[in-house]
Amino acid sequence: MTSPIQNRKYANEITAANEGERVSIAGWVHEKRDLGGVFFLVVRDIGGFAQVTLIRKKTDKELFERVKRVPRESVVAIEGKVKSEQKAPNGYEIVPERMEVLSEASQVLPLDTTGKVGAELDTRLDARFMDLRTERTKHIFIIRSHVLKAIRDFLDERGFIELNTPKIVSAATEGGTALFPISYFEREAFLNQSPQLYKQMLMASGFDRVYEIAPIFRAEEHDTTKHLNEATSIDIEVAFVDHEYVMTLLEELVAFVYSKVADYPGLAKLNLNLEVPKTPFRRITYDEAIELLSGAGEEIEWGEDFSTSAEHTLGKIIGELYFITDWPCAIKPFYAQPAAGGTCNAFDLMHPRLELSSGSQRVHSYELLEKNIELKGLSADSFEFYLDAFRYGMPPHAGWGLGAERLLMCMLEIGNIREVVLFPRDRRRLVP
RNA sequence: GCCCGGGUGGUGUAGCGGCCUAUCAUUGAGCCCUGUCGAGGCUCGGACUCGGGUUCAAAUCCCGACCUGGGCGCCA
Repeated sequence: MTSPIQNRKYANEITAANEGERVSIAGWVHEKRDLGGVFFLVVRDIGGFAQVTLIRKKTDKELFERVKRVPRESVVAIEGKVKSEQKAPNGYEIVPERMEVLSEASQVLPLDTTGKVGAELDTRLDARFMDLRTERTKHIFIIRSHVLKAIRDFLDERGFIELNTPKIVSAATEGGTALFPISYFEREAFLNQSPQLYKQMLMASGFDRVYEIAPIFRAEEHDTTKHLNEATSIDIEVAFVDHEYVMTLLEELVAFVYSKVADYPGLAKLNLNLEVPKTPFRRITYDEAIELLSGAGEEIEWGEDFSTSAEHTLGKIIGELYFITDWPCAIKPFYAQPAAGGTCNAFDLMHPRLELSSGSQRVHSYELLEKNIELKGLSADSFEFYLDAFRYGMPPHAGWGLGAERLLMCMLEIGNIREVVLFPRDRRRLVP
């Protein structure tokens, strides 16, 4: 006797056209409905749901009782015949001959997987393995996979190569954010906040077009719906181009990702209307943004960064994806290329809700870079490993970093960034 | 770090000084029912975060701790 798992089919691989065929399915007991003379068991797998129907009079007594007793969310394998049936959810049902209980689930369950009763995010994250069995959550992560694939397809097609830079780094940072210290043998090291310095060094190596999709770590003690202490960054760097070039690349990439997600059938489970943004995105300068804000009664002094409320106000005024360009040097990192009037060739890609990406044309002159580092109050000495790459032939270059989770949460209209990470790391949560 | 909320069965909630032996839904155990698809009906089980205090009386008011939601700051 062979195990039913061997010839396993997914729920969505079976149709009414398979009438009469003997098939095996395996998955989780999603629901049971006992109508007395007829009993329905809904089995869930990654493909969908399969209804198993047992008619009391026509079913082996022992099998009928076992199916009736199997606890919800247990893992079962069922072998049976496909029956075309109008009254069944997918137009077919399975009349079982055998059932193996591969793993019996304890009761009661920590969450409802059918969507009848909601659960708070904290409860869901505590039992994330089970939360991921729900349709909505499952599809968020399938979409996440599609988004990352779309990004790789887009960049690969344009001659980019994917590289990996270290996540364990020495003290030197770009400044700004706090780092997580770790113990590295007899020395102190840190988890990297961004691949910025390394991807720039690769420009000196002649790779020309690189990207990296990888975790970044920020030790900020913020506790909001849009921050994580471990996030995924999508970073690119391109040689022999300026900021305008990478802005165009960014808006086309984002529009491409939206279009791929819009095509995904499982999007229906998230109950939203996804509009693919039109390119090019609107561009406003930092100065124009200040004017718009002033018109809305929000005064920002030149040289200040935008507050959360200012971001929201701008988002409301503009109402779509947009770029803010020509930022003051003072509020951008040392590697942003200076331009006229105290501004630099840096940009932010904004969603009406929040910032998705920032990038710039980079400083490629060793002398200027060294000066900029000192101007920011950082020590050039600790950047020696980075600065060295600028001394022996560094082409002009530009790039950006895009937050994968932020893109997802905005695109899918999800309120809390934790929802789009499997096992989020935030100020309080280190488990699971 | 600051400012507001909230912690009631497994889950989601109602109650906000005495009518609480705590509501409802769902889940769990069991029973009835031959077409369910959030099935239906009946029976049963299951909870006031913890520690102080106020009061004749506390789930309810006060204080503290812990946990938690949101806004802001920081940051991306």
